[in-house]
Amino acid sequence: MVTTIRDVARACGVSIATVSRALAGSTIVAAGTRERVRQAAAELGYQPNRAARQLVTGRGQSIALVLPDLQNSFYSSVAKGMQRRVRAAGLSAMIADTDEDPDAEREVLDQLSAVVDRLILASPRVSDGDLTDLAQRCAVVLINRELPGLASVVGNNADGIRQSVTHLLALGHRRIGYAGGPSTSWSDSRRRAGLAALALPDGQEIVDLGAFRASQAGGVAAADLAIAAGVSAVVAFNDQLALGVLGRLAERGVAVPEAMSVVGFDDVPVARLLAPPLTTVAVPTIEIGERAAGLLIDAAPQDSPLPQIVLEVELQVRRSSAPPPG
Amino acid sequence: MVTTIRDVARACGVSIATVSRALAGSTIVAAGTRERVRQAAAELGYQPNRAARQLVTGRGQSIALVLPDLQNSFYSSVAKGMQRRVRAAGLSAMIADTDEDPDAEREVLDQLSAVVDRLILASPRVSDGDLTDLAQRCAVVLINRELPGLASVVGNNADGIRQSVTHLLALGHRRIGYAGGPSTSWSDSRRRAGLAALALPDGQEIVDLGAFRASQAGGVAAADLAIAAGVSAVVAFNDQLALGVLGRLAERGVAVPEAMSVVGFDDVPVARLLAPPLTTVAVPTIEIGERAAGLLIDAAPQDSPLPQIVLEVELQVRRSSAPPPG
DNA sequence: AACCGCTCCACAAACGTTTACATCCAGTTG
DNA sequence: CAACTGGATGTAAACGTTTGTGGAGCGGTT
Repeated sequence: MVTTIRDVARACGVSIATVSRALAGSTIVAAGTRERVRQAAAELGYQPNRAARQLVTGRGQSIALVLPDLQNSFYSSVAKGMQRRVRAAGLSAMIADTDEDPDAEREVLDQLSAVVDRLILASPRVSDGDLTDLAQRCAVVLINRELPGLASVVGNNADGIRQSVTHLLALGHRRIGYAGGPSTSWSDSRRRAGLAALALPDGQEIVDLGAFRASQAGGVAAADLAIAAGVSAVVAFNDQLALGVLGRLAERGVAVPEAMSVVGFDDVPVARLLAPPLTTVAVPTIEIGERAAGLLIDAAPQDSPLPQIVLEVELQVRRSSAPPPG
Repeated sequence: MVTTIRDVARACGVSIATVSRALAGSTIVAAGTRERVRQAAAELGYQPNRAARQLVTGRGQSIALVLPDLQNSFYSSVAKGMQRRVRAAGLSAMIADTDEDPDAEREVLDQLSAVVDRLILASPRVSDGDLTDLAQRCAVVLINRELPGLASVVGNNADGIRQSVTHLLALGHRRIGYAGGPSTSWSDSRRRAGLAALALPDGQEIVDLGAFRASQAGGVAAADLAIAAGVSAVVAFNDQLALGVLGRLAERGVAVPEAMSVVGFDDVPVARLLAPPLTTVAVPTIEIGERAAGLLIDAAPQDSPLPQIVLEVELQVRRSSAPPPG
């Protein structure tokens, strides 16, 4: 039999109410009693029953993270940071993978919002409307997306793109291709906005290679388009895409970085292991997860402005970028 | 206000007990009533409160997975499979990352075993004793470890090693180095056992390069030892280690596969993206996660023999292995 | 001596379910 | 016709906690 609050109460001759309050650290119970109760609880190995607690408080003991793909190391890092922070707060972390499928995401959201009252959504695919609906029922924090009225944590997309392009321009590139992510991606739209905001000197231009799935397969298509467009450098929406670009360029005999420079985004762990190591924008993924969880744990007072956190990113120059040929 | 079982009961003029039974599909309630209740519940958007249910049934609604590192794609794949299966069963998946730290693992286990009654442990570091203790309190399934009396799901380690070595021998290698994993690793001990069981023809030998942390850093050390030992091929404990070996060999100007062959284990997604693509043993990671969860969901009758599932693995020959020089 | 105010604690209600047991009614049997 | 049977439903207890309300004890003031 597992020890309940009643056992603790009996053990130190007080009522269960006192035990509850003592363990909660309420100052209303005398310091001596509090200590005595703590002692007894520790000795008996008492663990409060979460279900019972949740039933009465209404507040859940877990925070859920919904992400499109655990195999993508961007998201697994976010998950790592998130669960670390959540666990440190004595709560439990739930994680759901939607397999990049918007329908699956809907379903997961329905299911999860009934179980959990605090949700972190990484790169949600659902509509703004569904999102605000959801926020009625749960506390929600968005990752990689911003929406007025909702808390969010994102990397500084525009600045990351600016760093990439500036780097390439400095190397002497004049025609740079942008291999975009899915058109539904909020991050992609921000990165495009960043591109548009850049004041390019005369004779230098950014070529839009199109929108691609953020996968290696997408990168293959992008690489061919880059060659056809005659650019000397490609800025990819993210590292996954860049990986595909790199692979395809190798296949087609285009030397990187001699004939073509490639820059990614995210700095997934593999990026530095590739041949050549990938120049890419480092995003503090673990910190994103931690901050998102933090927002839900240190529950802000109701009417305070919802935090929209933007974390700074930093270009990691490696060997996949170099001056253009000639 | 969220709709409770009482609302449903009122809506169709029955008692809450009937609603509970109807929704559970109990045949004791008349088919007509059952349908009427279902209808009403659906219309009202009724979602049973899990905390309340858990409180009375004692059975938890979630299954937890404990793993050493979410950033390692072996584990994130296992997590993917696990949570997929768990969610399909209408339960929720919790995931905890121990950062490869045995102390953290202990702590996590303590914490989690109080919250959850079904646990999946991937590559647990804790002692056999602690593990059997834990199994008293929770249903436990082990991944990458076997223990008499506990359910487990593992890849066929010995056979994977056999495939690797056979492949290298067939290519003509005569001195092959084994870069082992941590000595506390159950998988490593199985792989070593697999090595020992191999009947090597005369003039061919396996050199034990030692035990290394399953990280890139470990691989660096292993690579230097391999060169010193004069082997023409290295079989690494896993892909992480192989990555380090590959990197270090490149640094030291040893051409792979011309001067040295390298074989990994796990077939993480990056393996095929490396230069050269890594020959490695493919382990069905997602399936491992699914099967482990399945064992806990399709709860076997108490006294049936505990399943110890061994999944087959398959060598993927890529470009990092080739005939030895000369 | 009566009263007040304070601190510390106990009592009991509530949270939303599941489930053992009681009840009721209609139909069947002796 | 009374007693019984058994299927369908209702009643109420229990799960382990949190928390509002009230009361005991006590030192100090009038």
